[in-house]
Amino acid sequence: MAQFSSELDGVLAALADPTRRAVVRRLGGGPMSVGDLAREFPMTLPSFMKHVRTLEANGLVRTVKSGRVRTCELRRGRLALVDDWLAEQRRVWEARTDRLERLVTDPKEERR
Amino acid sequence: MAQFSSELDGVLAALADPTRRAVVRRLGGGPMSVGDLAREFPMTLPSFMKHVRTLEANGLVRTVKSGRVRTCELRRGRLALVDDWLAEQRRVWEARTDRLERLVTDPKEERR
DNA sequence: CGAAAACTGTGCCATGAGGCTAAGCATGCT
DNA sequence: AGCATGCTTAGCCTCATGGCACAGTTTTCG
Repeated sequence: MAQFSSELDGVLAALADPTRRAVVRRLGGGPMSVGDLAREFPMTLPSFMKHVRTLEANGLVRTVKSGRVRTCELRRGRLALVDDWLAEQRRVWEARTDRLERLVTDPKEERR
Repeated sequence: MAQFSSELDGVLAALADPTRRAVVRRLGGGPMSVGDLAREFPMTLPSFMKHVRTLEANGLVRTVKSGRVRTCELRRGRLALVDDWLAEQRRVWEARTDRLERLVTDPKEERR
């Protein structure tokens, strides 16, 4: 995956895949083994495992192996990164509408 | 871009790139021409244009050409798709904690 | 012990993303 | 008209992604 300029890159890229989003959703209901998860998707286990690894590499999921079973658990906190970015965008946008507001109510306020 | 199983795929993929996120952020402050935007990024115009097209293809930006200048404008509403998905995740997770709650307060409630 | 279960590792392939250069328009300015 | 500006198009390159098959490895169970 090259290397991300920010963690958000990886998190968003990880979520930009329907299989991986489905896994996140499924794990929202509680931990599950790789095998149980995989059974719900139309692809081979090795292919599926790559998705799990991607999610793990980007901190969206934690996995532990006990015996021959690897269990996956959602790391909800990670989604906050996305939330935060969205919130920032909203702030940027609001700062702008504020400027427009001021411009309308008091035209000479404009600068730059 | 193959074809996305859901619009979210495309939107998230589009946002999973620092250049494109920066463009979105920049446009949060108001519309700008492709040229003005491009000047802020260390890449050639054709490369940059691809990013703009990607954003446009996924509905995050609207562009109009007037004369020889193409102006880009943010389509804020599109980010709601991401918001909605996050909200759904939260719902899934909360449904689960509710089940756990009930289990603790009234153990015989458990089913499946 | 021997076989089944549940991953894991390796290697291969096709596609697409993100960059670049080099031309090629269309528009605007003088 | 002639030149500069501002995108566009085309073609090419490299690397990452998402799949696959097939061959291990480690546990677990009878």
